[in-house]
Amino acid sequence: MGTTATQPSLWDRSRQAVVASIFETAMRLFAEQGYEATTIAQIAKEAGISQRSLFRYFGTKEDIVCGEQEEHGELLRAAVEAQPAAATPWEALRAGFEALMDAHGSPEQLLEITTLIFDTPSLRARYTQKRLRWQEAVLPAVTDRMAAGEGPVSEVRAAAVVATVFACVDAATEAWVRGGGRSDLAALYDEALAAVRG
Amino acid sequence: MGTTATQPSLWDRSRQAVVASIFETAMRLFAEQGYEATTIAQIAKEAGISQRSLFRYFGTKEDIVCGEQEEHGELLRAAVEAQPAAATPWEALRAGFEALMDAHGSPEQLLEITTLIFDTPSLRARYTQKRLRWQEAVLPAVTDRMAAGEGPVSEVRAAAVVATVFACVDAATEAWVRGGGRSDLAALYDEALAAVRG
DNA sequence: GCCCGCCTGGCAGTCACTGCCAATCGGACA
DNA sequence: TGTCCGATTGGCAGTGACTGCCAGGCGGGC
Repeated sequence: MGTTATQPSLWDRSRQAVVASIFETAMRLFAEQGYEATTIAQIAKEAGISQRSLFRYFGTKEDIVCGEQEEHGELLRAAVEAQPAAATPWEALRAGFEALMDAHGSPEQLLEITTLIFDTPSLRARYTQKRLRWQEAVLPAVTDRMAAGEGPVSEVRAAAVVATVFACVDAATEAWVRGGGRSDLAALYDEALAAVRG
Repeated sequence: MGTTATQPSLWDRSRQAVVASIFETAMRLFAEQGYEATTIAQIAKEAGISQRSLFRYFGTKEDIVCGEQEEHGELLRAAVEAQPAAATPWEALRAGFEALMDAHGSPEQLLEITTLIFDTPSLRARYTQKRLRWQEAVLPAVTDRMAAGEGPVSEVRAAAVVATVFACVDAATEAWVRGGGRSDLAALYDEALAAVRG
C-alpha cells in the first residue's frame, strides 16, 4: 500500500498538473474569445501540449468544462444512499445536493463554470446528458425509499420524483446564474421545490 | 392573397416532398445500421440529392429526426395560452401536451422517432435542448397564471413548475418507450405528476 | 548498460458542416 | 415564343472535432 500510494501518485500528480494546466488555459481562452471561437489547436498550443495528447486527457472539447461532473455523480449517489432510512426521498436528495455543493472548492469558480455552461448551448446539452446519468445513479436509492413508505413503486413514479428534483435544481441554478451568483443557491432550490409541491 | 396562396404552395409542395423523401430514407437507414453508423453522404446518395442540398433542408444531421419539434413548440405555446383563465398552470400545461399529441399523425411513427431519440445520446441531447426552448415559450403564460392565483411570482417559481411538468413528461415518455409503447402515455404522465404532487 | 511499458507527438484520415461559385430550372413578362 | 431573372442546385475546397496508427522518448526494473 505504501508503494502503491506514492508511485502512482507521482504519475497522478503530474497528470493532475497537466489536466489543471489545460483546464486553466482553456477557461482563459473561453473567457477571452468565447467557447465556440476557441479551437482545440489553440488550447493545445497555448498549453504547450500536442493536440493528440490533449484528447487523451479530455475525450471531447466539452469535457474540458464538464469533465468533473463524472466523479460528482458518484459523490451524489453515495451521499443520497448514506441518508438515514427515515428520510423521505425529497430529504435524501436535498441532502445529496448539499453534500455536492460542499465538495466544491471556490464558489467563484463554480459560478464561472456554471455560467459558461448555461450560456453555451452545446455545453448545456452535454451537461444535461451527464445529469441523466446522475438520475440513473440515484434512482435505485429513491425507489427503495419510496417503496419503504408506500409499498411497491412503479418505475415512473420514482423516475418522476428524481427528474423533478433535478428540474428544480436546474431552475434554481439558472436563476442563480442569471443573477450573477448573488442569491443563495440552496434557498432558490427550496423556493423552486415549494412552488411545485406546496 | 390568391396568388400567394397557390404559387408558393407549388414550391412548398415540392419542398415538402423532398423533405419527406430525405426523412424516410434516413429513418430507414437509421433503423438498418443505427444512427451513428449512417453518414450524411449515404443518406444524400440514397435520397438522390447532393450532400450540399441536404444541408439546406436540414441544418444538422440531428434535425432530420428532431426537426419537427420546432413547429410543435409554437403549437404547445398556443394551446397553453388558449386555456381558460380559470385553469391552473398544471391543468393548462396538461391540456397543451394533450393538444400536442393530437397533432401527431400515426402513433407508430411517433413511437419509432421517440425510441430512436431516447436510444441515441446525441439525439436525446439535441431533443432536450429544443425542449428548453419550449419551456421558455410557455413560461410567460405560466407566470401570468400563477400571478393570477397568488400575486406576484418570482422567476424561479414559475420556471420550476414548467421544468417539473417537462420532467414528468420526460419520465412518462421514457417509461412509454421502454415498454414498447404498449401503455398509455397520458396515463403515465398523470401517474408521474401524482407521484410528485400527491 | 539493457530492456520494457507507458506516454507522447505527428500524420493521415473520417465526418459533420460551411462558404463560394457556376450551372440550371421555372415562372414572369415583353 | 423567346428572353430574362430569382431561386435552387451541385460541386469543390476548407474548417474543426475527433480517431487510429506508428515511431520515438523517458522512465524504472533487471
